[in-house]
Amino acid sequence: MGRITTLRGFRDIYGEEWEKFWKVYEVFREVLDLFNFTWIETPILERLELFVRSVGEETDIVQKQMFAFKDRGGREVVMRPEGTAGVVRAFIEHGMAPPKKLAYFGPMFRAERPQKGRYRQFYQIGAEFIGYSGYLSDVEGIWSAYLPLKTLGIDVEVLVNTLGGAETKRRYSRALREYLTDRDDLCDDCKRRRETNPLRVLDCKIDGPRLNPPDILDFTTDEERENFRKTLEKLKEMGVPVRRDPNLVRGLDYYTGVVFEIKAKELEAAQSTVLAGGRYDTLVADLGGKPTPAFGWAAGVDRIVLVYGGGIERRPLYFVVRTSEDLKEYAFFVLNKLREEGKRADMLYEKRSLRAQMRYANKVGARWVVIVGEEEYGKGMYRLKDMETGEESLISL
RNA sequence: GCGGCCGUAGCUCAGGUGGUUAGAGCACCAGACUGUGGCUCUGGGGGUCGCGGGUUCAAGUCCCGUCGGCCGCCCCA
Repeated sequence: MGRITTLRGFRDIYGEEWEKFWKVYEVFREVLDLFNFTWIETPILERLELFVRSVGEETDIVQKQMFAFKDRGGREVVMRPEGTAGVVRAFIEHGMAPPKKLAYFGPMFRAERPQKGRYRQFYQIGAEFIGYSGYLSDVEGIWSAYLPLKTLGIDVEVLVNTLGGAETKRRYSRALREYLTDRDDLCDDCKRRRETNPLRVLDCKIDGPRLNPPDILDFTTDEERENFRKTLEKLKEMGVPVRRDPNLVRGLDYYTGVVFEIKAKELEAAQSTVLAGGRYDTLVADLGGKPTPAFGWAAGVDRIVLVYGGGIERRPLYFVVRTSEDLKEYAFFVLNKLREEGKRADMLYEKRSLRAQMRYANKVGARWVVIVGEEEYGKGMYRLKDMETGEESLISL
């Protein structure tokens, strides 16, 4: 009988790695608090319809990457592949009043072929600015994404582009399709994308770099172009390592206006994007709410943890050892006394020699060892040993 | 979903052309050192060789399938 293991692309995260997940979460939580965010937890299971309408029916996510199935009532349900749709759904469902800043943290699911830094269950921290418009909102959105990464000490590059407003995006898509129709030197994938989603041809690995397509900036309105210019300028002024990438397009249908992507320089190109987002001015209305402009981003925590070089700080450990089994109860009493004082403390319950207990204390990194023996017990005291200097002193309870 | 590389102890890996009870280092446990950790020495526990078939007198080694990992695509955080 074989052992039971995790499913492909799913994994256990434990020990120091999981501690880092929490550390990353903590930094994002603290920084987003400065932007006056509130937090929201939405369900992992949602109706299929939600993602068909938001992410886009033609996107690969909906076509083949969702964990979708029928529940016992025959409803089409899906393990959420991303966070924005659920948050916007909640915003509408509860009649929340814009402007509203909502942040979330949790697992997302996509049935992709796994690789390092890319799993079928992965974790995202996301932020949605619902009911915000104007270029300063774009700047705030990108700044709020960059700042936590900077705080974590991660070396990044911020790539931005604009897709123009909904109308511009449509006109540009049409122009791009016409431009591409004349060419028969495209790869097979791009020949398909040319029809279904021409914008995606731009970030094709093969064709993207060698094509010389019309620039979106020639299709935007004067106002859109000016807002984009001011956004870039302001971000530079604020010290964000920002660069325009005219080939940057987002995969999800709901994006309009400014889009951006943050790459960690330390990671291989294929998995270097640690955070991405942009403006989605039509999504709220598409999901049945009142027309409301919005901006959002999501950070890939698994990948951020991969490049997070910082440590995890914990309070010093007190380890209680006893010289004989008869003193186990007393040791247990001292142990909990220490905990009541707010100290991180632990002990072993198995019968072990004092030497073995000491060895264990050393192994788990105890800063202090609390020794209780007949002598200490008689006086109602314990012996405190400094594991760095080896010095000992008697302490009364 | 497509292509490639890989899968031996908890971890990192040895195990020429198939040949007796599968090894090392680290880690773990114990003792030397019965009221004191790190260093050293000695001993010990731990492996259905990912799983399932096949070829063979004989398979960790060869073949097929399958599961899983990694890398490149697709796509994406």
